[in-house]
Amino acid sequence: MFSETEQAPPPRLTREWILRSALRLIDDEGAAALTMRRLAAVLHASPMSLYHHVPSREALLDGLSEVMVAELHIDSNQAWPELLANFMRSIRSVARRHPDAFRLVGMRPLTTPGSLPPIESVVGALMDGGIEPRHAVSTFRAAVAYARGYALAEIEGFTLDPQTSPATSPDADQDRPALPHLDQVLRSAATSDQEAIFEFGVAALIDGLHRAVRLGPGPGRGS
Amino acid sequence: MFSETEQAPPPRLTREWILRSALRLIDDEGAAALTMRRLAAVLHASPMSLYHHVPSREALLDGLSEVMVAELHIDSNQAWPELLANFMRSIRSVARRHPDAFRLVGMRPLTTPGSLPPIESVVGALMDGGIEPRHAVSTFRAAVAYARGYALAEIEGFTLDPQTSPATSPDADQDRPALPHLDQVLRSAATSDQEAIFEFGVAALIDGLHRAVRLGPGPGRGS
DNA sequence: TACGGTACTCGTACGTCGTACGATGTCAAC
DNA sequence: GTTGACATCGTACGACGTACGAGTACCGTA
Repeated sequence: MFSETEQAPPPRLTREWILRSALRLIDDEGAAALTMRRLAAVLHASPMSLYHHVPSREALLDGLSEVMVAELHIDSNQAWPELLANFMRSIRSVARRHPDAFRLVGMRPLTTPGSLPPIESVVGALMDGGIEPRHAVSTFRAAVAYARGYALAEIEGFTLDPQTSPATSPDADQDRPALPHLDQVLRSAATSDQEAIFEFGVAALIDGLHRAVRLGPGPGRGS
Repeated sequence: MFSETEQAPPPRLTREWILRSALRLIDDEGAAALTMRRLAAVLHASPMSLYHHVPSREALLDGLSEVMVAELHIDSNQAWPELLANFMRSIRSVARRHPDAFRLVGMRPLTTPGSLPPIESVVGALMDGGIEPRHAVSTFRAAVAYARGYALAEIEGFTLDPQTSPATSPDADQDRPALPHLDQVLRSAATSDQEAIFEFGVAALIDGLHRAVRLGPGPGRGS
């Protein structure tokens, strides 16, 4: 059929395809596995071939954030508070779907133009909902900040994780734990789940934002 | 005095000292400069000498987050809403002081026991303020999530940065910009500063949390 | 049919990274 | 003086990102 060195380039190397494969590679084998060589191997190509579609490894990572942004789900047919809440849930959802990639990429700017349309639609909804432009940026940023921060913390494993926290174990012989509040808090937190804690913050933030844009004087300290 | 290969080990190599130097190195020369070799050079030591105090480069990064946590400033003599607000400001402040390090380290778990006391004191303030234990975790996490997320976004440069945003430039010949809402929003946002936008979110979040812990039924969706 | 150019692929090689391994040096206790 | 623990270091290995230039396939034009 084929000579041993030959292989038709059936899924012809493509920026799009490279990015998708990179994401899959990370999902399957962890962040450390994302190497130009490993990635090339997965694609049955030479490492250097990738460089005709992606200028550098750094650019590849930027591209990764692009495809993750594309996975965000935004339903514009909602009042802005619910839309914003769903937007935050969507961010967390993407993070949980691609934890290692989110970590790699969650802390780098979204500079690619492809990431703007989703933002536009969210900000648009805010303004259509009657929020003034200057409040819209603040509101949007607050939502993204909370969602990103929470997702990152969740991925890493919370410091305050009832299951694994060292706060309950070390040197707390029996009574009089070294960190009494944490001890008590973690005991009670063990019964409530991650979902609920995330939603607690979502609700609180949206509630606060709702009141702020309704009566706030400026993007600064109200009152 | 000294043979040319000799050098007295005056600031004897120490985990503490290594971590401090690593942080300084990153602050001065960027994240890419943090190499076992470069770091060793700064310390006038051999790369391998570091490994007697730090098991690996990964562990060194974990240690870095430890020293950054130590820089958090917490004033316990305040009502919890103001304390929490100041805690968030402190997180952002550390991030701005060590942007590259925060980026490197901001997305990895705080698993070292040294990071617990600060948390204990914040959570303690929440509970002393009358917040129920299960609400305390949620409240704490929400605050950290927002502050971390905001600080990260700020470090990277916001996607929605009035100065540099591509939203106002590309293909928007003159009128009818491709992304009308963003265009409008960025124009007006140019007048408000970063400080104010951060504080807007802080105020909104704290306000929302305040109301949630006051009347919320559980850590979940409160009606 | 021939040809020139463009787009893509690849092999080789360089410098740098993290770090395993074992030798060397230093010093306190006996 | 001898011993042993501990800290330091020199060397070396494999893997990394990627610069460079040589191939190879394909296309429009003559």
